[in-house]
Amino acid sequence: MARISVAQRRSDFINAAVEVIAVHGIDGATTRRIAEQAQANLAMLHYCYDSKEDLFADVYEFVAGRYRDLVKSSDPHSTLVDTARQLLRGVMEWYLESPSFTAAALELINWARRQHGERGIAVYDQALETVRAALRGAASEHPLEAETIDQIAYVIATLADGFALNWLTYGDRAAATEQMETAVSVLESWLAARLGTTPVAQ
Amino acid sequence: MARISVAQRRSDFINAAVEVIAVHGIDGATTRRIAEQAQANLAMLHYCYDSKEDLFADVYEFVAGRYRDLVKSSDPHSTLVDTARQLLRGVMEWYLESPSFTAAALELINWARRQHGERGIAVYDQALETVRAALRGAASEHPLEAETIDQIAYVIATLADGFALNWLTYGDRAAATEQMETAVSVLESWLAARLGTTPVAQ
DNA sequence: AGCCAAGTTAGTCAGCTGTTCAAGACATAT
DNA sequence: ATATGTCTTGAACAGCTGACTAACTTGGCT
Repeated sequence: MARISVAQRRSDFINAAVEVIAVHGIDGATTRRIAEQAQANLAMLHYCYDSKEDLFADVYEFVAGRYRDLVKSSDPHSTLVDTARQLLRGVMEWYLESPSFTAAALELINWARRQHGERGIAVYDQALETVRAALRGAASEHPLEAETIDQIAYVIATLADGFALNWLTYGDRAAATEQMETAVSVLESWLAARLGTTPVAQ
Repeated sequence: MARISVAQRRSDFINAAVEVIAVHGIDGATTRRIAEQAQANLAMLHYCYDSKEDLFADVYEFVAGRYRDLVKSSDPHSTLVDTARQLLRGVMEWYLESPSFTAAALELINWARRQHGERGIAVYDQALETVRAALRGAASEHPLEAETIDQIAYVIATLADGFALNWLTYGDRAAATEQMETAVSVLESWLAARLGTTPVAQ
């Protein structure tokens, strides 16, 4: 019987919760299912967390942090267009890599809308704001209007969300990979038209 | 006490179910809540439907039918680009008009993915196929490759889905109205690039 | 009047929920 | 060896909510 530290167990529970939420939804994410997924005893969950709500608070933070890391890891690129493309591609590649995370994030957003709670909206909002910040950084030499930044962030989010929905619904990795390229080309065409620069020949 | 025909009651229950699903999610759509929303007695629901599942079957059909009507009502337009634009705009305008329907549809798709049931995926799939059919019709004089049709349908769906997610999350009608225009312009830019500069084969 | 569709009341009963507790097992320090 | 603090567990608790139903009353048509 391997003894595991509380810290490690907490982390296990968070990952297990993401997995369970992805499969059973927020309402279906019961303490029993999460414990089973984490290969831990049910009582263990309440040994590590005072309540289910405490665990979920950590789950929200985990998801939000993942988005932050994602945007940060797409280093500053030379041009605004490069940055935008890299942001969109980065998110979609991460979605492709981790369907469970994607599903859980979608589930959280949907749940947030229903509950009118600020928490889940915060996940969506923080992610969007981080994207805006990255775009502002890339355009710092030729500052753009706030409205333009908002629009670009919105288009990136829209294409990423739409991609996620389709990929999760069909679960077809090959199709999703092609759709990723389509989404990128959509962003590029629009940016070229919107910003008035000639597009790079494909 | 006004007596209402079973047929009318069934219709009431379907509409009530859509409303309840939008607010409480699929799991939260209990018979009690649906009956209350329909201003009917709980036992009445089981008088009109043998089971909750039977009611939900009608709800799926209702949602799928709504999408069919939506695509059909966007009359055939002269050009492919016109048709595509009209399809996207039609869906988004309907989303804007009926948030409950939008939320319920999203909820259904999410639920379908979790349950691996064919039913909910069918909603998404049927909608996409109807879009493809409309596009094929518009391009009948200069037939396009199936792959191109698929791509256009995918982009329309992606933009519509992303729009829906954002609009429901923030609930900001003014912002959503502007984002609708942005989405249309994104589609237009991409179509121009995709159809204008691309030969028959890529 | 007779008849049936529409509507109601007041449940049944099963299943699952978050949470707790007392007790045991392990590793380390004294 | 004994004590200590950390992990681990099976079994329960108490309560709620779910879908569904039997038996009854009411309304309206012929």
